[in-house]
Amino acid sequence: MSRRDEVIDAAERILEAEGFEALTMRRLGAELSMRAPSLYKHVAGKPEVEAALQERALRGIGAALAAAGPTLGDLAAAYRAWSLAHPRLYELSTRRPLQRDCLASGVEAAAAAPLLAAVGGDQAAARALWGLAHGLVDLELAGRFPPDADLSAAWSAAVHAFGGG
Amino acid sequence: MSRRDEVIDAAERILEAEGFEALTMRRLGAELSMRAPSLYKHVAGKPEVEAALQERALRGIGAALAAAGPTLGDLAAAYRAWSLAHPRLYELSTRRPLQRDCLASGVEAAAAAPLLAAVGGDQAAARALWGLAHGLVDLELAGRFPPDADLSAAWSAAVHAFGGG
DNA sequence: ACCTGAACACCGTTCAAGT
DNA sequence: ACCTGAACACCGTTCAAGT
Repeated sequence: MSRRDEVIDAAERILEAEGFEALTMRRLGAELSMRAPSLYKHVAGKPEVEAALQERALRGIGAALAAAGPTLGDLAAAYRAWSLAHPRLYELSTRRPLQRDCLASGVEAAAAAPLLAAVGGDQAAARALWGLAHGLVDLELAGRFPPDADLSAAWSAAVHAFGGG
Repeated sequence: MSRRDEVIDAAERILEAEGFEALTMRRLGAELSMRAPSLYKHVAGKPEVEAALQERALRGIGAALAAAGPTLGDLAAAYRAWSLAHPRLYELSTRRPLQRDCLASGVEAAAAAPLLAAVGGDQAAARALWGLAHGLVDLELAGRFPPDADLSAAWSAAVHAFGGG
């Protein structure tokens, strides 16, 4: 494993274990037993670290969707489960623009493919479905639903609206 | 207008005009011709400023939805239009937990009421609808859709799925 | 009551210097 | 090739001091 990969691994650990605010270059250096300036021999800067984490999130959620069952309900459950299992990584990957030039080709399309297939290849419907899944996850992660909200019921209503069981 | 309200006004101006990263206590003080430490005589700290901006966003989007036509398509268009007109305020208000104890009572419910009415009072359906609108807006604001994506088509598909015209 | 300068413990990043 | 300490221009916040 390259030293760069170790940096990204450490960043992911810190992000999920301690939150976004804890992911500083000094903290990241300490995790690898070096000083912050040394990190710049392995990555260009913090934006590159974040872009690499975005790519990991895209691969992770893509793999989770590809492994899910074929129904809309299965896909929705897989999307929600992955996001709740990697909440900070999910937020990091969706709340800023994709650095598409830093992204291995095909990763973005691969992540979207299972949703697209589930709606028969209709791009507009796939984007609506993505918006729905993302919106419900994002509001849940942000703590924007009332504490007593029945989110399972909301997901059921969502899947039902899109013609799922 | 109280000095506190002037602080929140200035914060909103800076946020929308220069972005989230520009909203610092030093920049905010300069906008009001004072030093950053003086702000602490009017607000408890930056979190209070952000909570006040969250409340403004909630009132703004609630008013926009209340003024919109009755159909799902009208509501969706109003939601998207308000968000795109106040993108940083929208993001600030949805990406962190609501400080409900800092919020005037009824504001959260008032913002949700038009969506709830549009689905006949069904809470689960209203939350699914909110998730859908939020997800599409959030991904658009974050620059996560491909540059050539037809978002009008996605919104149409979304409204159609929920039984709207 | 309101504002100030100085200070504290942080940031990301650069750079000359060491091995 | 890899790491370091010192430094720069920033943060949010506290506090004693001024009017």
